Amino acid sequence: MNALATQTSFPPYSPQSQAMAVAGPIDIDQLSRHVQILRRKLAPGQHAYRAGQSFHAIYLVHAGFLKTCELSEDGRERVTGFRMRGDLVGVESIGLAHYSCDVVALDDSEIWELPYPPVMHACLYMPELQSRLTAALAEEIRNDRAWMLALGTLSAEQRVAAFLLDMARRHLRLGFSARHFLLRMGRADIASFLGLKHETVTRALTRLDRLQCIEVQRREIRLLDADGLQRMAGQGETIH
Amino acid sequence: MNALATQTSFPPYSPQSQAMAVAGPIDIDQLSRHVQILRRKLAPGQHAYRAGQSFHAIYLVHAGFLKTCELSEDGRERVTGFRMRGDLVGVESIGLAHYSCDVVALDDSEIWELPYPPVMHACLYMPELQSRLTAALAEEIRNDRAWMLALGTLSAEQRVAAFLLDMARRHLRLGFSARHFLLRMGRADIASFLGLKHETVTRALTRLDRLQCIEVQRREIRLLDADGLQRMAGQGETIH
DNA sequence: CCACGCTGTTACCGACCGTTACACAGGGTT
DNA sequence: AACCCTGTGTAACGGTCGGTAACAGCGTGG
Repeated sequence: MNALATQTSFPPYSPQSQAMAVAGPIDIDQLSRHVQILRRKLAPGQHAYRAGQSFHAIYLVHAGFLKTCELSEDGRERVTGFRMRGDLVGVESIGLAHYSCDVVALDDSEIWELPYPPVMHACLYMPELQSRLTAALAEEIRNDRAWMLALGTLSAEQRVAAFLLDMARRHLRLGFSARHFLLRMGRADIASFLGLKHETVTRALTRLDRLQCIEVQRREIRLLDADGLQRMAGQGETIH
Repeated sequence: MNALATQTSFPPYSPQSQAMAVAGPIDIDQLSRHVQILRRKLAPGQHAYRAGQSFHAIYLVHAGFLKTCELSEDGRERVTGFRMRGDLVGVESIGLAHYSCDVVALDDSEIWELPYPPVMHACLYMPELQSRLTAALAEEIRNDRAWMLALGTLSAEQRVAAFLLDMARRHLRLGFSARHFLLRMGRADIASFLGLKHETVTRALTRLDRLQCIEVQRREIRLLDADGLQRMAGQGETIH
């Protein structure tokens, strides 16, 4: 367990961002003295957990890329979010006996298993931990609400633009280029997340390409005119 | 402060429900020994708080009916939820210096102000409190996600059906009739919440009326065929 | 009493996006 | 190579929902 990264191994996180990623500041070294942290590796397609499995841990994404899927009894399904390094996964199931959704790796990933309730017990020894966890939960809510606003008020093309900007911001926060990145998910997953059909996503992407806002080649994205995208998505600030 | 209701003054809550209302089990009597709880009354149209005001408290809805609104810089707006007795309000802003959304009373309401961070401090003396708060936050996330699924996969008419069923369930949980109730919000608010236009909501309601599923007269709703609504909304279980 | 405003209802038209279909590219397997 | 399978791109068509407008119901206040 000595290979566990300390807090300083994480790139800096900006607090005003919408994506979750509040878990970064958690002092994993110290936490690992109180709870047994298991490292799990996942291949693309593998589940971190499925809806219905007994809830026993939350997870910190250490590497890779995952999606969370909400399911209904009658077979409807929807991607509710994408998770990358620094994001917490599984918090939505706290208070339940069983996980309430599916989490699937879209790429080779590594997630750190934080057993629950032991993590909550560790709050007694790490006063910071509780407020960090609570703040992470609250940020998750804000994140979901921000997307609800977007999905309810933006057109298909605007949603795709907003989605690309969100991806760009999150890549940037992890120290990668915001101008040029690879989508780790297929059109169908993007469409599901945005409440669209995959053909519509394709159309929007090719149109944004024709408008010289971006350059698309399958999953490779290049942002040519981030400001144009911002205006299109109806958001004020610019990514740097 | 002696008029503060104790835990037993709340109607029973069913844990498997999707609406928030986890706050019920909080022992307000005991909590009021540790933090100063202020009772605020609101008239219809009054704000509990607005986005941008400094964050200093979360609220427990004691009576009435409120809506939470998400705003964007460019003026878009969306109702993200409706709150009634037993619901917690303001938790989405935990960890921020300022509230992130608007909360508006739709009816004469009374909300109990729980100052923050003092409430978190009180967790030291009330070990139950922390897990209850965390569970409430988690349930809020699940609630949002369940609606994301619905809004992304259901047609306009199905969404309206699902909305009515949700209202019915929540009325029932508070001890009111699930078969016959009054909507406290206008068509525009329902539409905003469901990602539709108010005319579309109207059309859906009149169609459900013609199908004999419900009886509508302005804001008065009578459920004639709850099972039919369930099937229409693609949900399994029945409300009793 | 009527004027006025707000909310809700209905109709018509048009646009956006879903539906369907098919072609093509890439990766893996035999 | 040839094959499949999945993911992606493109196009034609149609339905659902949005846009706009006019009207009705209800409460308020002059």
